[in-house]
Amino acid sequence: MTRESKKTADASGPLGFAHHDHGACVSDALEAAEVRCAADGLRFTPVRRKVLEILLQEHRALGAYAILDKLREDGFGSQPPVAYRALDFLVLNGFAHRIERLNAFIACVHPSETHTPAFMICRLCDAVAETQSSPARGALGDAARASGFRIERTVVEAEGVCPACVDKAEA
Amino acid sequence: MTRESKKTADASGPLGFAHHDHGACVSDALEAAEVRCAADGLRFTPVRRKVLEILLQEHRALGAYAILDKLREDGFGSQPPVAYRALDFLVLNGFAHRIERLNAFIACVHPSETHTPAFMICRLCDAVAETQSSPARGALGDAARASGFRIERTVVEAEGVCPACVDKAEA
DNA sequence: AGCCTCTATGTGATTGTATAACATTACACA
DNA sequence: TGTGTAATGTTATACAATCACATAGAGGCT
Repeated sequence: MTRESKKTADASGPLGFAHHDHGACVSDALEAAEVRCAADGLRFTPVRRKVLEILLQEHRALGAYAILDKLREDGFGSQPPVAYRALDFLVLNGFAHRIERLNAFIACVHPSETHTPAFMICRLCDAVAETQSSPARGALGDAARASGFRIERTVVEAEGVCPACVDKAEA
Repeated sequence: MTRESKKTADASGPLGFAHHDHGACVSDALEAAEVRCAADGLRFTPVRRKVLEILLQEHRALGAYAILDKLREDGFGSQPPVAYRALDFLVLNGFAHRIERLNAFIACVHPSETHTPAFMICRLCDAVAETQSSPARGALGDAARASGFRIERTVVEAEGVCPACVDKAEA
C-alpha cells in the first residue's frame, strides 16, 4: 500500500477543476502521444505507454511507488527504476510534469505546445490543475537579470483549495 | 557522509550571488532571531538556534540529513525528528524556507518582513538566492480566479546557472 | 518550595522517495 | 549476422519524512 491508495480515485474527476469526457480524454491523449513519438523518432514503448496511461486515468499527481504498484498489476517490472525511467522519458518529452511540492507526477494536459506550466494543488482532495505562468516576467525575472542569474526552468506551484472543496467547506 | 559533503562549502559564498561579510551575516541573523523570538514569546532553544546557525553558515540549501550530521558533531540528538522539528519551527516562523525542488532547507535572508519568497537555484554549484515574487498577480492569479481556486501559498523556484558559474563556463 | 501542565527533546522503528551499479534484452542498421 | 546503442530488469542502498513513545525542562500556579 502506498500513500495514494488512501484517497479514492474519481474517474470523472476535475480537469482544470471542470468535468469532461474522461474516457476520450485518456485515449485521445495516448493516441496523440503515439503520433508525436512517431513523428519525433521517440520510442513509445509499452512501459512508457502504460505509465502515461496510469497518469492519465486521474487528474491528480501520483507518486512513483503508486505507479509502480499499478505497473506490477499489469505484469511490468516493479522495481523503482522501471517507473522512474519511464517518468523521466515522459517529463523530458513534455508528456508529463513533476509536481515538486508532492514529489509526484501528473500527465500534461496539452503536450503539444511548449509551455511554462504552473499548477494549482488542492490540499484537501489532492486534485491538481495545470495552467500557464510567465514567472520570468515580473519580479523574479527582474531579480535574475539584475544579478546575472540565467533562468533555465521555473517551478510554479500554488497550494490552496479547489472550487469543489471550497463548496464542500461552505456547505 | 551525506550528499552535501560532496561539495566544499565556501564560507565567503554568495548571498543573492553577491559577496559580503559572512561572519557578521551569521551572527547578526542569529541575534535578530533571538530578539524576535523574545518579542513574540517563541522559544529559541539550543537545537533550534544551532540548526539556524548551520543553515546560515552557507547560502545553499541543506538536506535534513546533512543538518543531522552537523547536529551530531555538536552533541545534539541525531535522529531525524530532531532536525525536522527544528526545521518545522524555523520554517513556520519565517526564519528558514523549504526548497521543494531540492527537498532541502535554507535560512531566510530577511526574516522580519512577511513575504512571498522566490528562489534562484544554481544547478552547477547548488547556490541558492532568495528574492521576491508575486505570482498571484499575472497568469496564475487569473487562472485561479477564473476557476474558483483559492490560493493559500505559492512555490516559485527558478533553476538555472548563477553568475559565478556562468563566468566559469565562459572562461 | 512543590506541583502541574505543556512543550520540547531523545530514541527506535518504519515508510516513502530516489538513484547507483550492473546484467540482460530488444532494436536499428551497417 | 554481427555490432553498437537504447531500454529494461534486478539488487542494493542512500536520502527524506513520519509515527510512536519515553523523558526532560520551562513556566504558571498555589
